[in-house]
Amino acid sequence: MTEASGPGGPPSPQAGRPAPRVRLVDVAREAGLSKTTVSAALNDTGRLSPEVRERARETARRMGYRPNATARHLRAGRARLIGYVVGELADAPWTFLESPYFARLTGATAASALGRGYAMVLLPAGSLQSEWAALPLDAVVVADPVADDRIVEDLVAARIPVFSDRSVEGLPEAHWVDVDATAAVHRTLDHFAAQGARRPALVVPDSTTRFHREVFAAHHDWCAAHGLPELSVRAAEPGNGPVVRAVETALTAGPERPDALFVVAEASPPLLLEAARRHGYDVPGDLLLACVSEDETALHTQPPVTTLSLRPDAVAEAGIELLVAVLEHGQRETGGVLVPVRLDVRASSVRNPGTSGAAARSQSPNTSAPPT
Amino acid sequence: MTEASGPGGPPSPQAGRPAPRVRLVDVAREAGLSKTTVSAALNDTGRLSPEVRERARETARRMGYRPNATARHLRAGRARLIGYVVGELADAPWTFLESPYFARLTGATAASALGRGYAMVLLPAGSLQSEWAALPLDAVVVADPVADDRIVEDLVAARIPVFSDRSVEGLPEAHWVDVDATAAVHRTLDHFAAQGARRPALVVPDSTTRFHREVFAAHHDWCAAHGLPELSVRAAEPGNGPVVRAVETALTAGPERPDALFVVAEASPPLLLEAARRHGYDVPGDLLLACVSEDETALHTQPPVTTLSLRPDAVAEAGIELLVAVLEHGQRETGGVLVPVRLDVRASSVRNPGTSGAAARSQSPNTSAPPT
DNA sequence: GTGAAAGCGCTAACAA
DNA sequence: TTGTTAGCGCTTTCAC
Repeated sequence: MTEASGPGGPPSPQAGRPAPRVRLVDVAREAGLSKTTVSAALNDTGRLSPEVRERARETARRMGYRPNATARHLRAGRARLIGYVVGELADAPWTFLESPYFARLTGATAASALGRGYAMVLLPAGSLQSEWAALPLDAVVVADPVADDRIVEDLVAARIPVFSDRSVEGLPEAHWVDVDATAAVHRTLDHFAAQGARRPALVVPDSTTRFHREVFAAHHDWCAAHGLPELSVRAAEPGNGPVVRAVETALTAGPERPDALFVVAEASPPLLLEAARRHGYDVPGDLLLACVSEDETALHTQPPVTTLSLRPDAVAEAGIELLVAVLEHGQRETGGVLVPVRLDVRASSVRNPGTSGAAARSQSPNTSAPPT
Repeated sequence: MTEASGPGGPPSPQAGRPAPRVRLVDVAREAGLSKTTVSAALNDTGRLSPEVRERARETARRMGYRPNATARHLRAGRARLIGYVVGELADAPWTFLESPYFARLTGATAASALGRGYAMVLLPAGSLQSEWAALPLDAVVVADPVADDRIVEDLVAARIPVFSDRSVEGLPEAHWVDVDATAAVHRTLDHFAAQGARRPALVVPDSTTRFHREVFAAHHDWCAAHGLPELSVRAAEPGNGPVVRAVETALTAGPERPDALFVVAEASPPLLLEAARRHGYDVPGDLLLACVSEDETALHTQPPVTTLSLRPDAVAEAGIELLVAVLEHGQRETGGVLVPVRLDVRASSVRNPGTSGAAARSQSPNTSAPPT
């Protein structure tokens, strides 16, 4: 129990019924002041004598006064509430949280928002007008919209500012933050090549997300530029089942076996390792393995798995910063923000087992091993 | 683009600046009616002639009118907004989303709430007064509070209704929904015993969550009642690293090796399997394995891992139902709700490999294999 | 069947 | 330095 419920608390503390909430006017009357004065005292505005200010505050505290946020918001013209929705996975509207990437992006967005004074409400993937129409949203963050996403269209039509990835570039009241997918692919494939891989394969879900389309294109370009065969398999959907099946196809389908595998999908790293072994591969002996993942299980396998982090925390941070700039300072001219990825090289993609430590990490400048 | 931005839309559609929002009074003026009438028409209340009702609606639609939710909420006296916070893992306030259990609980709570017209805002684990004080919360859901949780105390002091687990029983304005932890432990250990296990070991995090304490106590009781040794190891924290280490301790520490292992912590099933193998166990030959998990990777390992589901969806559903009953119908007398668990028996805990299918599943009445 | 007016709780002009 | 008053946008008696 805290002070608020102590003696001198709200009227009739032990009354059984709802007990009406203390309003500003109640505090004012009790303190023998006006609403204005009490309001100014609590908000630290206006010119008040120290004694009066203190008296007002003390009375408010004693009475357990808590300002009515809704009334403040009505007055202020905005509710400091933002929506968060993902475009992908609309057929199972809440599964996105089970993906380590979206889990982190979601948490980091909520955290950044709260840090700037905005609350974040969770909306189902692919959500409909009817699900958010009644909410006083100041803006909506749309993570990974699919091509021609209805959510984005509806938000624009409702004139609610949208914060999303680069696919919304050019739309009115839409702003973007994106990850550098091309750099992600190139860096990983360069790393494979540096380790001597000649037949790197790619597994990517068959989605219309900007990220996945860019990955696919970047892979194509890289293979062409390096004169290497373009080995890729598209998983029917994200999710462990389909991705593992796609991996198995990639590992067994061709006439020659691949010597490196880059999985650009949220699949459990231990599961990928197990799948490779099931098909007779030694990692990293026969197959270099890397995957795009925020899943910390990658650290706990034998060998640990190389991952490419999409930096959800940085993306969220940049997105909320942009949001606040737009909402509060009316910023309009923004080219958007591009966040760099991070390759964490681990033993699963390093040929020479003897140098898996410091030597392997020097592979990339912004590579680092998380401090477990 | 939808109709709202078509011809006849809001005033000056292509004006570069903010463009003030259409209010009820604007619609009323445009339609030559009063605010009252338009409001009644849009909310389907009052006695209006069909023509007038239609005219009001049509005008509103044409002008792209969207009611101001904040004003409605102020009028209504509540914001239809609930908070969601977890008590555990307060030292890393957002990691809870990375646990499949909390990810599902969170999503399911948001979904149920939205279905009943409430938006859910995400709060950091162990959050402070200052983080939610400015939000117009009608209630807060506190998942798995730790013993004497500050959040619960603060909410009670602020007189915000709390919905949590059974540990809040008896507090004013607090209501509970819980999972039957004792049944969970007993059912799993009974299953092990039926498979011939004589030395089942338990791994559980060292937390003060009601669930974990109840699990520990239930294990103690069960072992005593069955005259079997009480083998248990407490992981320093939840999370894959500490739990895997605790598992390794459980598998190697004693003079005799355990013949079954029940992991009551969110660890990745493939990782558990790998750990067991690393220490020379064949699963299920030498060791029956089961874990409390909502992680679908359990289905994709060889052998698939037996899991005990804490039914986060059912818990969320029951919790929101209770919340709505309390908030909207003033329900006060409630004993709380106890949700049953579900044991999904799979090959990892079945001795006879030949009967891993139907025979194994008949082990428990409400067991079922998810329809992947 | 329709409209005028009060008021939800707060903040900020403007007066005193 | 402090108080009076208007008004944010909406719903809802209560007259007409």
